[in-house]
Amino acid sequence: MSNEAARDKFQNYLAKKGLRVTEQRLAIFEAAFGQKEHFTAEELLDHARAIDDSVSRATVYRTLPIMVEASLVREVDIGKNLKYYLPNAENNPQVAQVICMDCDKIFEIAAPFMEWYGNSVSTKLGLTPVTQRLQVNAHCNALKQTGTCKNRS
Amino acid sequence: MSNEAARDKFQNYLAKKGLRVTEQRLAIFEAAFGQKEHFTAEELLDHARAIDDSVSRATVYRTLPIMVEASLVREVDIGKNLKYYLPNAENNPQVAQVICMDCDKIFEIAAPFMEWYGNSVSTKLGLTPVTQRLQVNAHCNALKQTGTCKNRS
DNA sequence: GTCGATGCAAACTCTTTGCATCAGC
DNA sequence: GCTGATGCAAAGAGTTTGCATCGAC
Repeated sequence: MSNEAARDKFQNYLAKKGLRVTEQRLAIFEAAFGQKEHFTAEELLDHARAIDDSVSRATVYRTLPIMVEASLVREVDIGKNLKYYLPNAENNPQVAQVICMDCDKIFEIAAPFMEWYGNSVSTKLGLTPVTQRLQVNAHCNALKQTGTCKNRS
Repeated sequence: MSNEAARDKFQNYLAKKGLRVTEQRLAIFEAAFGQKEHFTAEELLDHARAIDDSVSRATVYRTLPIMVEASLVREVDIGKNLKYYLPNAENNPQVAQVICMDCDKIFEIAAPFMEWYGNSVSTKLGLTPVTQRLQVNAHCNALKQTGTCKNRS
């Protein structure tokens, strides 16, 4: 999905929900889709302010859930009392996060069996899965062997 | 593992690490192993104070990581800016958490394929998995159909 | 007696909220 | 112009920390 298509989707979503298309929301959207890596709410605020310096922290926090709800941004909780976000290019929820504990880089890799697992849960517990999350915390082999982690920032 | 064996393990772990066996740490341990369900730090504080009312919140927060490190307690992050803990009976990390979004009950169910998945990660990314976490957020079928969720507290 | 452990309260981090003002529609 | 959206600052939740005192070894 191109950024233009995503912007359309965002505006349509807002319209459909009776929400207003404001300068700030657009700036936050642009800031989010300018990111290539995972970002935090605070980083998003910085980038959004670079576009429109009237954007406040409160509005970032109020807009993020809307973008998540519209499937434009994916929320990635890695268990650090801090949420990460990722502009949602494809629309594939069957992804695992692999976190390098040495450099804190977050990799996203396919985990297609999660869908099958969800079905198994339904059968066993009488619950219908809504979202699934697989997270792997890992150490870097290269760091252990050569003393450097190529992902270290 | 019986509670007695777990207590021994805790005391041995403390000794091995050069940490002291204090009244407060024992009270916190007992409180944790008196729980059958997942508990929060705050709930643990309440229960520990019922055993020894000199236990402070700070000591609970300082003791929890020790018990986690000793594999006596498992930390369960369900993405709510709030950590849950569970006395660790077996020693099986290949467990998924299924959370009922209607009643907030946390089910723990086996997910043996996670080990295989970890190996696959190693091969693909050059990382060695340390911990894995699979979480499924789900709705209750019974609630939708009959209006009641048998787990609702 | 030494030095780690403790309680207390304050600090900290991330996020949410009340309220007066502002601006889409 | 109505009503939702905003910025600000303060509050909130959960957790961590500095420091003087206490107590396990």
